[in-house]
Amino acid sequence: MQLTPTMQRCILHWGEMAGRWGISRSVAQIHALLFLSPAPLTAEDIVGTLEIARSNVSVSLKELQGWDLVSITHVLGDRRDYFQARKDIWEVLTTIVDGRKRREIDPTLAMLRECAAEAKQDSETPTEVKERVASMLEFIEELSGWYDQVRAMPRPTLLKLMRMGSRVAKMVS
Amino acid sequence: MQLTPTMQRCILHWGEMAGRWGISRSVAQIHALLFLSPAPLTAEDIVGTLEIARSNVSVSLKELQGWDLVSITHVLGDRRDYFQARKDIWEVLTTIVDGRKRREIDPTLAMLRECAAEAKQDSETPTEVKERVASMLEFIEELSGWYDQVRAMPRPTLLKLMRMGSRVAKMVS
DNA sequence: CTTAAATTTCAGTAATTACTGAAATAACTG
DNA sequence: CAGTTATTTCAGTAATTACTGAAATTTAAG
Repeated sequence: MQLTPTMQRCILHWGEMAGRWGISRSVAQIHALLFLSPAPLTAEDIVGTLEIARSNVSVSLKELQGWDLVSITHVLGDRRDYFQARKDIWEVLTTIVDGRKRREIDPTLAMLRECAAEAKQDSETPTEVKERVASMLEFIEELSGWYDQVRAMPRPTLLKLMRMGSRVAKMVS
Repeated sequence: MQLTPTMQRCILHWGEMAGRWGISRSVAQIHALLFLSPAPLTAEDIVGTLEIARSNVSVSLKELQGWDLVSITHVLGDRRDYFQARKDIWEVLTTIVDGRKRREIDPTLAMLRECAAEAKQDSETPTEVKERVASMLEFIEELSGWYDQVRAMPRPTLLKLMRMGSRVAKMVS
């Protein structure tokens, strides 16, 4: 897997963005490489292309599989694992958002629910603070519920709605 | 500013989430504290409450101001700066998303545009890769444009639309 | 079952990022 | 303007996170 300058640029940029979103550079680079690659790659291919340690590739691939962004395939007569990334960009996005919702939003919601419950028999926390916790909880719950509904729509519907842009507002005005 | 257990829990949780989104713990904790706090706080108040170095508070506050999430106020007869966070949760969210779009999405779009242009007089990059770059560019541009339109809607409209959930789909079906 | 290839684990280390504290600067007061 | 308080800067260090390489494990072929 020889990288052309264009591919290299995409992969490096992806790696740089990773840090800003709390993702390790290797994971992001491997994901970018597999996303661009026309064919599935072996772990060794990745080592050769990105020049990172074999063990790092192994761990990063496991993480990408944990995110459900990468899967394993096999080639007849070859016992090595071949890795491929989801290619449908829309799916890539929803998969990532679903994952972050589950790993970060849901636990935060749980925490806020507990805090809100706790706040009821808690006389020391100022009323204003309690209200803010409550409104935060309500807000995230509402957004979360909205996301679940949108997520369940058939994609063509969603696409049409998206392409309407702000014209959907005519419905409610 | 004495923290009650409930407040402490919120602040600590916020700090823990921060790392996963590429934000430093101190910045997140300070933001959480100011968000919860009924009244504006001085830098020293924050030092006392969160037990972090004065200099760290200073730098973190600058960052939060850079994100437009925190602003300075003053108290008559007191020359210290008092800091307050945006309290409207909806605004907090849009401010953060706007910021991340500007800092991360826009540069990525620029990179993709350049790659797509570059790809035209580039014979070595495989056609499939070029297509993937192009489709990615198109996808992010579309999403980005959609966000701008939604962002420009009046908030009551947006709220109504949101509360309709998947019922908006009736428009296009 | 033995051997070899592929993969994973994990302790140690490197790289990065976050934080501190001392010193400098800025902003005000009398 | 000298003195005081508030704030910022930044070099050094601590803490965290990412990565490597050697060893162990798994998997399959002969």
